[in-house]
Amino acid sequence: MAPMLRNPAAPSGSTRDRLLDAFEELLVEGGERSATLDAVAAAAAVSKGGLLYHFSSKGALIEGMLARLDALANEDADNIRAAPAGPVDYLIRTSVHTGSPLDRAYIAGSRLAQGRDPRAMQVLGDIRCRWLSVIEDAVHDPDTAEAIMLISDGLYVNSSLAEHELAPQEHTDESMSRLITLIGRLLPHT
Amino acid sequence: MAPMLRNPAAPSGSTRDRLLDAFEELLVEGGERSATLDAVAAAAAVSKGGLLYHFSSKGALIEGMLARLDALANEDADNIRAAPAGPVDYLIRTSVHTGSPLDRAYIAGSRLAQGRDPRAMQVLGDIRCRWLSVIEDAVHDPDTAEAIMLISDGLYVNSSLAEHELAPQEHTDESMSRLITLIGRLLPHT
DNA sequence: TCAACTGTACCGTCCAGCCGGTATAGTTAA
DNA sequence: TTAACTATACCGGCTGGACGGTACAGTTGA
Repeated sequence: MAPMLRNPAAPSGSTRDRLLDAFEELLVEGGERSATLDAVAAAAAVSKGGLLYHFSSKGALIEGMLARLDALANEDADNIRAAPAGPVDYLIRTSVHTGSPLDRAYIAGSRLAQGRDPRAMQVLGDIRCRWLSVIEDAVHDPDTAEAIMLISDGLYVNSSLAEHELAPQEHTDESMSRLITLIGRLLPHT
Repeated sequence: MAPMLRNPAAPSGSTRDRLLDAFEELLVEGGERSATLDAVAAAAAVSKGGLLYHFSSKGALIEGMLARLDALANEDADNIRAAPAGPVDYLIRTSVHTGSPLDRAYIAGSRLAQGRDPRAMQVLGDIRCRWLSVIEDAVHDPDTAEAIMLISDGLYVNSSLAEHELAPQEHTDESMSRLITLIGRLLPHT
């Protein structure tokens, strides 16, 4: 069979990025087990040899994915800080699955962490710390900041269930607004 | 080698229960990947053939584990309702990992759910619904109940990180009390 | 020429599930 | 009462498939 022609106008980022995208997608959709090297290569329309050309082992693939997640989370921390409606509003609203690149990367990282990968656990822990400190700066109270982070964490795990129609309520725009109002009561009276 | 003599006074629960315990333990400690049939059998001091005698497939083992989790969660819902310090206090304090049988079973179920097992996701979803409705009965406001459940969910995922010294703060008795006080502010003014 | 692949063929390991045995307690029937 | 049979509870070896990784020769566009 003739090898696929190289598309000069990169179809959707570099092959390397497509491989990382495919890896994340498989992790999100099918869990750790389904994200095999063969599956990743196939999903990225690359041969297995091609995958191993870019990432010499599965460990390297994981590290590449985690590095991209870390970079994305760093950008996001800046977005939270600069959000027009305030950091808390932004954090809560982006805690439900939005389909953003960060979102997908974060879920992918969680799958690895649940699979007890220490590198993934480390990165996820660091990201949470960063978010927490942004919220602490915004609300000026460590306990309140921690409670808000917990709600954010809760939303994350929950929207994973919701996507599969297993949670009773969907998190609509309106219910999110009510939640944010409720969180306002946690703030040391403004 | 002589087969192990049947112990009339069951040594530590039935072999069946020991297998389920071992399965949960492996799931909690090493994630889905490490909970192989061989590993489960070895951890329960049973041969693989012995395991397969009690649970004819890995699927049957999962279902057995999930059934026990469901039963444990049912008991717990009654405990929450009848807690002396109130349902909210009880729910929050038992949301950090306590090492109880329910706790272990719940984490084990989460591992399977993250591995995208639909049966596990279903059971976990049901349990959350049950808890939520208990809290709703206690606080008489769906939004507040949802927020409290989110904090509970957040504590759960977080204490998993904390166990591996990756989260900055440990959830001490004292910090839990402060959190519960904070949650008090969410209640429609008492 | 060279980087970026493709395709094919392996290798060792791991794992789920299968199967033929084995030991023992209990039941049946002559 | 005792031989024959059955059910329960297990043992451990085996098979086939998937997976991670290696090796390498060939192809293609810049």
